[in-house]
Amino acid sequence: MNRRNTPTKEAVLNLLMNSRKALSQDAIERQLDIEINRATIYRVLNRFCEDGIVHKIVAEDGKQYFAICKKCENPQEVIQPHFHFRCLSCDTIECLQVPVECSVPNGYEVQNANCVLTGTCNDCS
Amino acid sequence: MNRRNTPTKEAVLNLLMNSRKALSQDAIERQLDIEINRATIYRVLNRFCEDGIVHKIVAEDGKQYFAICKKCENPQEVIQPHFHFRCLSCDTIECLQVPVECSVPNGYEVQNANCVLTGTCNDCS
DNA sequence: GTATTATTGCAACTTATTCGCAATAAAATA
DNA sequence: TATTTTATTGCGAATAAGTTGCAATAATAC
Ligand SMILES: [Mn+2]
Ligand SMILES: [Mn+2]
Ligand SMILES: [Zn+2]
Ligand SMILES: [Zn+2]
Repeated sequence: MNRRNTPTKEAVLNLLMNSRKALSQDAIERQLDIEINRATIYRVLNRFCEDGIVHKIVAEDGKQYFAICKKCENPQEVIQPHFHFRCLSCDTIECLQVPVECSVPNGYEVQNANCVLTGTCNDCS
Repeated sequence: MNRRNTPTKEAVLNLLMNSRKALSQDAIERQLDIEINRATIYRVLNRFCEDGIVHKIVAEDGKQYFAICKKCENPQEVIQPHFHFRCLSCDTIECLQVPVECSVPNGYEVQNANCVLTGTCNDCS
């Protein structure tokens, strides 16, 4: 399935690239200048994920957040799982450059990790 | 607000205590012999959380899972955050006895952690 | 310029969780 | 034990996040 360039795709990608934070669908919709349908935003984001341009974080609020990480600059390279930090005060999520290291019991095989610390960020403390 | 003993409370607590895994609301409802309303199960679980008897894990499927951990035997003691493992094959979550250690940038304060590794468990690999 | 098909918008749907409210039943009190 | 108090429950409705079917639109290839 070949990908096409569209204003929507551009706009969402720009937002994510210029954001220091991971963004949720509604945050993206709010911050966009052009109006884009909710379902479309999700579809664009999921495509980015499939293509390895973006990664998805699920927070304890049950919502999905999307971020471009440093490593994503080079999509060839596999993004290694890292911690995320969610500030309860300003309700933003950011990638920490701390890799997740956790030894699992024998016979267990780790494929992915979703790790989110919560608390107060520097701006809010 | 004083807590009362009810068959519902007992049943749910028993299930959790005898389960090696963290359970979601629907898993609990399925496994119970007595019929308990969905909303009630959530309320019971949330009360357990408030009381420190149970802790909640949110997985990347966006669902809440509830577990009694070793440390919870002594509710006085604060449960230290630990990793969890979700098996994509048998769709269960269990507590790993691996504490979450992650250094955060200056000025950041960690209050809680929600860390879930995904993959295949020993039974399923 | 035309054909192909990826992308979009819309509305409807699903699934998880919560909430209001009246009925029920623990536990405290008389 | 009978009565009172109020925590707990069940029900239905509401909320919220995310997905899906479908027809219309518009990139891209030819
Ligand atoms: Mn990240
Ligand atoms: Mn646990
Ligand atoms: Zn903050
Ligand atoms: Zn398994």
